[in-house]
This record gives sequence, structure tokens and C-alpha cells, in this order.
Amino acid sequence: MDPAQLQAQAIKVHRALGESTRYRIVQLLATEGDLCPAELEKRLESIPLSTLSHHLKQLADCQLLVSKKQGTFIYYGLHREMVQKFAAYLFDPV
Amino acid sequence: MDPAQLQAQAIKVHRALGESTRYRIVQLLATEGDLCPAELEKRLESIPLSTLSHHLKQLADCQLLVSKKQGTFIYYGLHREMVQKFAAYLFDPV
DNA sequence: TTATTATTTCGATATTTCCGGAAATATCGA
DNA sequence: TCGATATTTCCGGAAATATCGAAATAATAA
Repeated sequence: MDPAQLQAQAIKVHRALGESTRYRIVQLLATEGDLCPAELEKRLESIPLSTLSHHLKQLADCQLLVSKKQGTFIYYGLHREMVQKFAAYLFDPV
Repeated sequence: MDPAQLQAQAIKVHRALGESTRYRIVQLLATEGDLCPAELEKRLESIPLSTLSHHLKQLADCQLLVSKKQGTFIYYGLHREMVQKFAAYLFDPV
């Protein structure tokens, strides 16, 4: 991949992880596995689904997350290689 | 360190790296070693020192950078452990 | 088809971040 | 002390981002 593209993506990933709700979402998916928006909504205190959806979109756009459709449900999960590259420490318990 | 503190810092670090000028500064320091603001100014095209100073402050606040005073000059350098933890790929040429 | 559930998009507002000129601070040498 | 250089802080405007209710879209079942 073109190094300029690569750098642009790295920056997007960092920006995505630089916000507490999104960081939390990634943590949740790391510990609990794939979850759909409705399930994530239950674990994050009082966040509207519309807001949550924006965050998920941003995390998916930079490829930190992948989504799998199952009927009406959309399961979001980590793109492990990506998280490994930019937030490996999330997988290692301190 | 308190895990909540740790997480807060991780978020700050990601936010700091999620902006192109700051990302560039970290890259420059990784390849060229410590530099002072005036030197950094020369390598970044037409950036006012006041703006540069804002970015350096943010990078230092989250501990990605450390500064060493030498007379009137202030040399900024990477906090290697931090960069290793959050942006290790900067050290590995693709 | 209609109703229901799951999720996203739209649109508006609030908040944060970025930027850069001007002024302030700090250090050193003459 | 005075002047020159290096860097930071202050302040305000502009741009980007976050938030959330309401409407829209999608899939499924009755």
C-alpha cells in the first residue's frame, strides 16, 4: 500500500481511538467478542443508538472493526490485525 | 498505575497521534533524533512557531515526548517506551 | 400487507480543537 | 543593563467533531 495512504489510515485509527466512548467500545469487543449495537447500548450507560452508530461507523471506516450481517442484526467485531498494530496493549492484561 | 488513569492517558496519546502535523513531528523525531522548535519549524513547511508550540505541548503532556533544556534551546525527543507502546510501527520500516 | 424490531441517516445544536498574530517570558552575550 | 534570540502563552475566530431526537431504511414474522 502507498505509504501516504498508510499514514493517512494510521492517523484515522489514532483519532478513532482518541475518544473515550469509542475506546470503550473497542475494549468491550476485545473482552466480550462480537456485539451488535443493541447489545453495546446496554453496556454503555445511556447512549442513544444514533450516537453509538456514528461511533461504530467511524471505527469501521478506519478498519478497526468489521461488521457481519445476520438478519436484522449487525454484529461488530475487532479487526484483530489492526487492533494488534495500534492498540496491542488491549490484549495484554497488565 | 490506576487503570482508569492508564486508560485516560492511552486516549490522550491516541488523540495526540491522530493529527497530521503531530504525527509528522513524531516521525521526524524518530528518524532525526532530538530537535528544538526552531529546527522543527524548518522541516515542516510554513508552520508558525505558536502553532508548533501548541502541538509540542500536547505531545509532551501525554508523555510521548520529553524535553531537555539547553540554555535558551529546548530539545524535544521521543519517550521511546511510549512510542513503542502506541506507535511501534514507526520504528519498523515497512 | 401490516406490524415490529434493529439499525442508520438526517438535521440542528453544542462543544472541542485547531490555528496564528501579538504579547509575554527566559536565557545569554555585549 | 540592553539587545537579540528561542520559546511559550494569550486571545479570538474558524473549522471540525460530538451529540441526540426524529425520520428513514431494512429485515422478519404474523
